[in-house]
Parts: sequence; structure tokens; C-alpha cells
Amino acid sequence: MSDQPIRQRDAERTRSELLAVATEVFAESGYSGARVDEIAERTSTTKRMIYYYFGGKEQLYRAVLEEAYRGIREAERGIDVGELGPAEAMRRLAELTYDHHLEHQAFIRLVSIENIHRGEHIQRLQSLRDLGQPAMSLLDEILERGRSEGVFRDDVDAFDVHLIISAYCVFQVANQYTFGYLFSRDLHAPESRAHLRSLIGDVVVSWLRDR
Amino acid sequence: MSDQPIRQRDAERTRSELLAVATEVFAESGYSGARVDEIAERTSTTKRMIYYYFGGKEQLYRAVLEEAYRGIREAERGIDVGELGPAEAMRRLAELTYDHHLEHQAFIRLVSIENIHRGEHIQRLQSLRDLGQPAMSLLDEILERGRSEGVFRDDVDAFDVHLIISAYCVFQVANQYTFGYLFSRDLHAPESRAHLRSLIGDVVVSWLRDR
DNA sequence: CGAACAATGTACTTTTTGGTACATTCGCCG
DNA sequence: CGGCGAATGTACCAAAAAGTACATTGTTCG
Repeated sequence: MSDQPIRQRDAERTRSELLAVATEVFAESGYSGARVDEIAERTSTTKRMIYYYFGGKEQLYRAVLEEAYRGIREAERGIDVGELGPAEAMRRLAELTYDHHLEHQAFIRLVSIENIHRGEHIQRLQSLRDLGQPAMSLLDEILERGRSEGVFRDDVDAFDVHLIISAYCVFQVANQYTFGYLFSRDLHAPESRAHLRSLIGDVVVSWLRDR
Repeated sequence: MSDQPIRQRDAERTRSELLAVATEVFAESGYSGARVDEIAERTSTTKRMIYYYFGGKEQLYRAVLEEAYRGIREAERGIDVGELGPAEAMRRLAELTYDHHLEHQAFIRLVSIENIHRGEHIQRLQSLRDLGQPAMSLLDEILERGRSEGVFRDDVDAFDVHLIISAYCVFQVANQYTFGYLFSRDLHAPESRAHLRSLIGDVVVSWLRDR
């Protein structure tokens, strides 16, 4: 990294700068709302380079989506519920998921944008197929421990738990503006966060323990 | 309604046709992705009329958003949990909310789109302030009955319950494409629906009963 | 009836925007 | 050390898209 000579030309740097800036701009404005010229202006290079490295606006967007999902997967792999008992592990997983979503709002916005496009771009990224597997495995393990210890019900599978937690955490970010407006409440106000953070863990654990 | 003569010119009809078509197009393509020309082409009138009646693309979008929220409020007022006991009433409310969301996917898409725009347009619609109140009142009533009958915990308020249910139901629609792809599952497959429909009621009722 | 005005259609303008032709420069390799 | 190709910049183009000028027609009301 630092043993490289200082270069005026550096393909890798140019490409990754474009990708980083494009991620910001697409997340801010959506696919159609994002302007190729704006992305270029925010970098130290030019629009020409977008076409040189990516081919066009659409391929750039796809590259952004792919990299964003990869980054998130990396972050998810850092989740560790350690030596906790099943109920506490589940609660902790829910809370870490909550934190994680609030910290990666640009990513959540990209996901919303992609859904507006009915997933037509993500479907072309074969590398992301079944990217959810790691999350599922961790949940499976916690659920299995809970079942064998007799503290969790046995008719709930990892997918359902993941769905409930994801829905809650994504909603906090993705719908904050309309929901906040309609109920005159700021979901991210400091005085609300601790409560909203623990809420989803409470719900999930109550549910899993209800036998 | 029917005592009017047949008109070739009908301001109300023209305006409402524009609004209806614009709702479809904005929901399909987003604000930036929607084309004024396409909206016009799909009506029996012309682009000129959009500017005549609404002033421009942005005002048209705002009118669409306002009308969509009003329509949803009307639909929500039809929710009736009748004579059911608190737990069953809550379960039924959750299921009706689930049905309602699946039936109004265009509306959910408009909401997602508006959130991508950080709620900048809905904030200009004062008429929608506190539109969530009716939903909150119904929940309050069910919760209060449950508490007084001793079947519900007493430290949960209507807002929290509404948040959990909304998040789940909105997610089913809003994130169906990316979530479905990542987990190789179709959230709207007929064989999944009954399970996903009852799931949220199970979760909420378990939680509220957990004292 | 027939003016007056609301409602509408046609065709145009202007701006924006994604994309490209072409020239140029840097740096590596023989 | 020089030429060759990867990398880059400038300037431009053509299509698309929002918005408008102006003419026209139907409807209503005195």
C-alpha cells in the first residue's frame, strides 16, 4: 500500500473512488434521480472514466449494489453473541442488528431503491445469491440451543425470526420520514433509541419463549 | 352524478383521470423515473392538462401522495375487530393489516419512494399531519381492554404495537424483491401466505401476554 | 342567441442528461 | 530510453424530458 510510488495515474484508485462516490449519490437520489455528471463532479476524475471503467450508468449502479451487499456481509460476519444463553443471545443479536441498520442507512436506502426497481438489478448479480445464509446459520444455532435447553418453542424456524427482526430494523431506517411525520415522532431521537433498540429483542424473546 | 349531461369537457373527470394515471406511473417508476409524457400518453387527454390542473410534475406528485394517503385512511376506517376478546382482536387487527398491505402495494411503493426523498413532499401536506391517530385509537382501546382483563402486560403502548405490525407488513411488500432473492423465497407465494399472515399476530400476542 | 371564459389540443422551445469522438499523457517494458 | 498501450481529459452530440405559446373549441349565462 505505502510501498507504491506516488502515481498520477492509478486505475484501482480511480475505479474505487468512482464506486464510493456513486454509492453516495445513488443512495441519496435513487437510480433515476442520480446524475452521472454529479457523480463525476464529486470525484477527482471525470465522467469519461465512468464509461471507461464501468460502461455506463446502469453497470455502475450494479457495481455499487454488489459492493454494498458485500460490505454488509463482511460487517455481519463480525456479529458475535459469545457465550450467552439462548434468550440473551437472541436479544443481543436483535440489538446488534438494530445498531447495524442504523449505522448503515445508505445501504438500506440502496435496498429500498432496488426494490422500487423490483429487484431487476440484484437479480443479475449471481454472486449475491443466498447471501443470507450466514445470518440464517447463526440464528439456527441459537434457536437449536434454546430448543434443546427447553426455553424456546420448537415450531419457529430461523427464517421467520430473521424476517421479524429484519422487518423491524429496516423499517426504522427505510420509513423513518413518513412514519415519523404521520405520528409526529422522530424514530431516531436520542431519547427514543434505547427503548426502540430493546423493543425488538423483547418481542422476539417473548414470542420464542411462549410455549 | 348521473343527472349531469354528457360532456366532452369535464374538468373533474380530466383531473381525476390524470391523478389516477399519475398514481400508477409514480408508483411504478418513482418520482424521477416517472415521465410526464408517459402519464399524459396513458390518459385520454394531453400533457398540457397536467400543467393546467396541477402546475407541474412536482405538484402532481404531491397531489398523488395526498390522495393516496386519504384513500388508505378511508380503507383503515373500515377495520372492525368486533366483539372479539383482546387477544383475538389484536390477532385479527394484525391479520387485517397484513391483508390490507398486500392489497395496496402501489401505496406502499409510493411510501417507499417518498422516504427515498426523505419525506420532503409529505411534509408539505399539512392535511396529512397526525393521520395515524385513528389506527392508534383502535389499538389503544384493544390494549386497554386487555390490560383491564389482566391478559396483557401494562408496559406496552399503542405506538410500539403499531410500529411492530407496520414494520412487518410494510416489509413484506416493500422489500419482497431483495429479501426474496437473498433467501431464495417468494414472500407472496400462495403456500407461504397463510403462515406469514398468522405469524405477526402470533408474535404480537405472545409478546403482549408475556407478563 | 352570442359573448366570455374555462377547458383543451398542437406544436414548439429549452434544458438536461447519458453517452461518445478524439486527442493526449503517463509509465512500464523491452 | 523510447515507443506502446493503458489511462485520462476536453469538448461535443443526440436524445430525452420538462415545460410553454398560441390557437381553438365547447359551455354557460346574461
